[in-house]
Amino acid sequence: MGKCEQCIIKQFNALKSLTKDELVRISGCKTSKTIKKGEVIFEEGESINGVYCVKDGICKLSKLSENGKDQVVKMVVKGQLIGQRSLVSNESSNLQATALNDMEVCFIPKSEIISDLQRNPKFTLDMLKDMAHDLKEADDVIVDMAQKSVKQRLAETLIYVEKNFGTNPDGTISLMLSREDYANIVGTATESAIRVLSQFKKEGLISTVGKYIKIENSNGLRRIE
Amino acid sequence: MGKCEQCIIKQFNALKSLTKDELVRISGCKTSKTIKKGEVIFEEGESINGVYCVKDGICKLSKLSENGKDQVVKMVVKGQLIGQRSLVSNESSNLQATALNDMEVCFIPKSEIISDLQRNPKFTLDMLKDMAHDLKEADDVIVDMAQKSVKQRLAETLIYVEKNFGTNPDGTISLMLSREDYANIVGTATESAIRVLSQFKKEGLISTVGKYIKIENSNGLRRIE
DNA sequence: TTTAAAATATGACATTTGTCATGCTTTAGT
DNA sequence: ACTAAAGCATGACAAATGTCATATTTTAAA
Repeated sequence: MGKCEQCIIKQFNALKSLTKDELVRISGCKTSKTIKKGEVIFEEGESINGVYCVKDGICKLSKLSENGKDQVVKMVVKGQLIGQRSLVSNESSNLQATALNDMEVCFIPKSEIISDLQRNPKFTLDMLKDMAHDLKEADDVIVDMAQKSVKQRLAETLIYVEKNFGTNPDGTISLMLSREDYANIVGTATESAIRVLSQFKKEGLISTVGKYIKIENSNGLRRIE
Repeated sequence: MGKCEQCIIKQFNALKSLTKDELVRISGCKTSKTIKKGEVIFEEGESINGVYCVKDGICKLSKLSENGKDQVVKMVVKGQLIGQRSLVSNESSNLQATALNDMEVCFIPKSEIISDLQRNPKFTLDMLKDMAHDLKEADDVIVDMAQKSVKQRLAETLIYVEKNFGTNPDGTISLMLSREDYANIVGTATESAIRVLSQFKKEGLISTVGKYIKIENSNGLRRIE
C-alpha cells in the first residue's frame, strides 16, 4: 500500500501541512479503497468517523430533499478531502457521497485527524482555508440557484464540468453524467434538463458523440439569459 | 470603550478561545462602531482587513446577481463574527454586509487575528468549527433554493426569522424587514413575495400589526407545499 | 405640513418550469 | 442474442413565477 509521505495527492489538500512524522503515523492507520462508479461512499446521516482523501476519480455530494429529489451540492475531484465538515463539527454527515467514476480513496480515521488538528496549527489553518473556499463556492451556488434560470444554470454546469473534469481527445467532456445527474446539479426536473440539452444541441451550442457531450460554443452558452 | 476580556459577547464566537493576554492585546487595537439601520458595513469586492464582532443588532450578507437583484445569503446576529471568510482566504469580500437594525460592532484588525490563528490552535479550531457550521447551513439553503417553492421558502423564512431574532411583547416578529428584503432572502421577485404574504394573511397563517408580521399558525406554515 | 419618493398591493399577461403520458433507444443481465 | 429495465426524448397541459402597469398607502425630507 502507498505511503502518505510519498503520495503526491497530498499537496492538493490540507494534508500537505502535516509533518513527516504525522504523515507516517497516518500512513500506518489509513485504509485504501477502490470504489466503483455509482457506489455510495457514505450516506446522509451516517457517522463517518474519518475523512476520505480522493486519490483518483470524481464524486458528488448530495442531499435528499423532501420532494424526493437528490440535490447535488458539490462535486469533488482528485486531491480533495471529503468528510471534513462532519468531522470538525463532530456530527453525522449532512450529505451523501456517491462515486461518479471509478475511484481510489484513502480513509483516515477521525482520531488521527483530530489529534493533528489540536497540535498542528498550520494544518488547522489549512483546513480552515479549504473550508473558507468551499463556503465561498456555496454562497455563489445559492445566488445562482436563486437568481438564474434553468437554462443558465445548465449552461454554466456544462462549462464547469468541462473546465474542472477535463475533456477526451475528441473534445467531449470526459465525465459522463446522466441527464438525471445534470438535473440534480441544476435543481430541476429530469425532463427539463433533457429538453434544455436538446435545445442547446439544436442551437449548435453543444453536440453529442454517443453518450458524451461536447461544448461547441462556450461563449454562446455563457451568453444565455 | 469596553474591554474584550470582559465582553460577554465573545462567549458566542471563536474569540472565546483566546487567552486573557490575546484578548487584552486585541482590546487595545479594536475599534467600536455604531452602524445605523440600512448602512453598509462593507461592500462586495472591498478589502476588509479585519473582522467585525457583532455586539448588538442584525445584518444581512448579500451578493449582487447579474440580473441586478441583491440575494441575501445569510443573516448575522449578535455574538457572531463577520468578515472571517475573506480574512482567512486573504481575499476581498465576496459579500456585502448591510445593517438591518441599528448595530454595535467591534472591528478587529486583520494582523491581530492572523497572528492568533498562527499561534493558538484552539482558536483556529473554533474558527474552523464555526465555518463548518456556516457551510452546513449554506448546503441546506442550496437544497431549499433548488427544490422548494417560493411559498415554502417564504414560510420557512418567517419561521426562521421569528425563531432567531425574536418577537415583540404582542407576538409580532421583532425584526422588521421590507417585502423586498423578504424577496431577496427567498430569491424571488418583490411582487411575488408581496402576493404570497397577502395570501398567507388571507389564509390566517399570519397577521400584521402596522408594519410588523405575526405568525398565527406556524404548523400551517410548515405544512405548505 | 406638504409633497415627493418609496413601499405595498393587485390585476393582466407572458414565460418558465413541472407533471404526466407515451414511445423510442440503450444498457445490462441472463 | 433476447429481454427487461433504465435512460432518453417529446408532446400536451398545468402550475408557478416573473414582468409590467397602475393605484394606493406609508415614509421621509424640505
